[in-house]
Amino acid sequence: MLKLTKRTEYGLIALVHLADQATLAPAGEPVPVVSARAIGDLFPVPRRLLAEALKQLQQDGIVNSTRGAHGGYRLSRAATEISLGEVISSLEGEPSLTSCAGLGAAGSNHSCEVEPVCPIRSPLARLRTGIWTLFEGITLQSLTDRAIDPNALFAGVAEENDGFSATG
Amino acid sequence: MLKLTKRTEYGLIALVHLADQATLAPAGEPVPVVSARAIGDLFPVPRRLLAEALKQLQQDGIVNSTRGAHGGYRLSRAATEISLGEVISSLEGEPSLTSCAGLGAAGSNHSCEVEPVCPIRSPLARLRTGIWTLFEGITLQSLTDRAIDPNALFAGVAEENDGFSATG
DNA sequence: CCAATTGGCACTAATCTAGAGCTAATCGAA
DNA sequence: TTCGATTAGCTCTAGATTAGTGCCAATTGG
Ligand code: SF4
Ligand code: SF4
Repeated sequence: MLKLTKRTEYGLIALVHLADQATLAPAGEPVPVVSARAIGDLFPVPRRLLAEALKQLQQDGIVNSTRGAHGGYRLSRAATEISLGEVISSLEGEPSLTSCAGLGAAGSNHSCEVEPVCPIRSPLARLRTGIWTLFEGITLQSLTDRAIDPNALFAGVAEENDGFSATG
Repeated sequence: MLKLTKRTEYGLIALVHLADQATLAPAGEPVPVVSARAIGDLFPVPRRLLAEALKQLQQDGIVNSTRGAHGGYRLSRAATEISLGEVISSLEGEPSLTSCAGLGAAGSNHSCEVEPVCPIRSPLARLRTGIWTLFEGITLQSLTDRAIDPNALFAGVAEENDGFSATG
């Protein structure tokens, strides 16, 4: 299943909203604080899961939280300094692509039996690294630019990835 | 969960093996036929799931099957003409990345409630298209070259994907 | 006929996700 | 101080998906 979890989507929605709010803020205040309730009022998402996603993002240093009345969340950095890879890694763990992803020398608890003779492990690990690098190059800021032309995000990728064999 | 299913992995293992066998074949015969049992003897994978994956690949025209004794499978095309995207699409359906992936105008059976106001739908759809294009540019042949240097597969992607905002 | 193989269907168990419930700790304001 | 709003932490249930097995029909070569 090459699909993001709902937790990740909710977290991304919240982050995009926070980024929007931060953009609107003047230079005086650090950034406005938005509560999970406020975000839940704007978007029809389960408030609880939204809060849970934000909590996770706080633990990983992507957002800062303020407790108590008038509390809420704000981005810990500028939207241009937060990568999509970081967010995904926080909300649903490192993307593995295979079951034998991160197990190098340390945790070989339940490694795949095929591993010693697996013919696809190495290529898929390469692919995983490539996707990961791709995600880390996408900033939260670029996600907020949702009205721009659809070709901007992947200008170079589509043409550059087949420089080895492909159909041509 | 950004992870491939076991079915996809088993299918890819089988395909890589078939591609290897096809490469070793002389020009006379079309391509050697390999049974699911033979592949299951080579790699410690559940023979049944392997067969199921191959069956699916047959239905989508990626492999040809021969029934009866001495039956088995062979690639329906050259390994350079089979894309990873095609294989993944066959074995675990179109990768969606979000729940609102393929539903355009037709099937709005259980569309996400957030959709009308979702701030991440458009950017994530772009990202999905990009990943999809990336997968379609990777051929089965390139997966069989598992001994080459790890930098070849993603030579251009890592450097080209941040030409819009990023950190620089 | 017989053995080997693909093809098709159904079923169970494990794993993961989505969501809700509850309580404590923190902070601002009345 | 008292109260309400909010984040933080934990457990629990139901649903969806995956992983794997079982069984039998159809096909093909010996
Ligand atoms: S070793 Fe091969 S079969 Fe096992 S998890 Fe890794 S890629 Fe998949
Ligand atoms: S509309 Fe937004 S929240 Fe709903 S599935 Fe699509 S991306 Fe996710």
